[in-house]
Amino acid sequence: MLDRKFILENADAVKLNCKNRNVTADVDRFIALETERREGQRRLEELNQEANATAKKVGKCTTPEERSATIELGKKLREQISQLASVLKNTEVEVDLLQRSIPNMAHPDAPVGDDDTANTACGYGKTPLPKFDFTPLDHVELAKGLDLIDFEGGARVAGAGFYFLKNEAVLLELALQQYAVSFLMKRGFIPASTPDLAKNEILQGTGYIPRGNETQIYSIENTDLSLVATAEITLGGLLAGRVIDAEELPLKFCGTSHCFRTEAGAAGRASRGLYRVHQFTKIEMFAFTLPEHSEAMHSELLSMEREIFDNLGLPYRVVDTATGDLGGPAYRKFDLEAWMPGRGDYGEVTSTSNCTDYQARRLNARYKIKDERGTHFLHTLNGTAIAVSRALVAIMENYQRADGSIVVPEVLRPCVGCDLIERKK
RNA sequence: GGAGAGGUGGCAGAGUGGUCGAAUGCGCGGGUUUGCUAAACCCGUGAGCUCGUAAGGGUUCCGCAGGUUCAAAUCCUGUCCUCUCCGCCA
Repeated sequence: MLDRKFILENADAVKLNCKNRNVTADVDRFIALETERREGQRRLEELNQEANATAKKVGKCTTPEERSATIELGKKLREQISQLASVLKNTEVEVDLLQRSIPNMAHPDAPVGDDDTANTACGYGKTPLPKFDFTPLDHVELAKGLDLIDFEGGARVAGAGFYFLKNEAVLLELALQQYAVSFLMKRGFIPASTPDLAKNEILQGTGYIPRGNETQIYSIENTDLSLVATAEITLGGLLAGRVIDAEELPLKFCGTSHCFRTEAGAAGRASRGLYRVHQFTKIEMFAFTLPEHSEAMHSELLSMEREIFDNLGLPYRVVDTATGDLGGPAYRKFDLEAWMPGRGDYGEVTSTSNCTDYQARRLNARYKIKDERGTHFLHTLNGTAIAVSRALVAIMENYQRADGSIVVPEVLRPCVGCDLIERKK
C-alpha cells in the first residue's frame, strides 16, 4: 500500500494514477476519514497523557479522600478513552480498507492505457520464429501422440484444470527446474524450496486476497492457511515484520514451489491444455533491495528471464505492461511472451514486477542503515524464472517435428537424458 | 497427539501490580589516556506515530489478541511460536 501521508500530500497524482490504472478507489473518502482519524488520535493521546498522570498520582496521595478522588478521576478518564478508542478503531478499519484499495504509483515510462491492448512490445528474443513445412500441432495434440500428459486422468482425480505429466514430460519438468535453479544460483540467487501453504496474513501482505468470490486462492477449511499461488508469497513473507541491515542487501532468492490458482472467471479465455491450469510448478525470483537499487534489479530480473528463454531456444517478445493491466502492487511490469505455434500467437510465460515499497509496507519489511536512526521500507521485486506448465507448452510446440516428435532443447538434454521425444514403437 | 518449560532491547539475561521503555553484562558509537594497537575509564546507544525550525515534548509497543485495574512486562483468558520428554510417522 501507499504511505498515508503521501496520499494526503499528493491527492491529485494519486487520483490520476487510479484513473490510469483503471482502478476505482475512493481517494476523497480516504482523505476525509484519515484526517478525522488523525484528529481523533491526537485527542486520544491527550486523554492518555492525562490518565497516565492521574494514575501516577494515586501512589503519592497522602489522605484517603485525595486518593479516592484521584481514582474517581482516573475512572472517568478511562471511560472517555475507551469510548473514543472504539470510535477510532472503526475509522481505522475503514481507512485501512480504503488505503489497501489504492494501487501503487506507476513508473512514468509505463504505457498508459486501460487494459492489455495498450501493452507495448519492447524487445524480442534471440531465437527466430520457427518455420514449419507442415501444419504445426498444438501441445495438447502433441502430448496425446507421445503420451506426455493425461488431462482425463487429472480431471477424474481432481477435476478439470488438473493433469498428470507422464513419461518424458516428467523429465522435462525436472530438467527445467534443475536448469533454472542452477542458472540462477551461479548468478547469486539463493535457492529456496518454499512452503506450498501460507498464512492468510502473508497472502494479504503480498497483495493477494485469500477469500471472496473473485479470489484466485484456494483456502484450507478450518485454518487460516491457503495454498500459495506463487513462491512470491512465501519469499515476500520471509521478511514480513522484520528489520534487516542495509549491508545485507540486495537479497536475491530463487524459490521453487507448486502454484495453485482457482482461475475463477477465466473460463472462455485462451485456456486449452496446459496454458491455464489449477496447479503447476514454478521457479520464482524474488529480490529485496534498497530503494535506489530497485530499478537496476528490475532490469537484472528481466535479463535473467531473457537469458533463460534465449538459452532454451524459444522465440519471445518482451512486453511493457500498460498502467491498466499492472494490478495493485506493481510499479512497473515486464512480461515475456513466448511464441506458441499451436495457437499462432504469443502467450505469456514470465512476468517480472518492481513493487517498490508497496508490498513491503503491507508486509512491514524494513531495513536499517548502520549508525543512522530509524528504519525504511525495502523495495521488493519478483520475476518468473520458469513456470513449468507454460514453458512446456512453448517447448513442445516450437520444437515439434513433422512426425509428431519433439526435439529436446539442448540445455535440457543432460538432465532429460535424450535428444528427441518420439512415439514408442 | 500427550506432558512439561519458556517467549523481555542487536545478543545474553534480570524484573511478579505504581518509583519500568525496562537492572546488569556483552556488542556497537563517541571520548579520555596512549610510540601504535590493546587494556582501563567516562559518555551515549530500540522502534512506530505525533507536536516542534531545533533542542526537546507527548503517545504506543516486553510473541500476538482480548480482559481485570485509577495503574499491567508483572494478574486472567485465548492464540501463535520455540525447547525438552513420550507417542506416532515419511
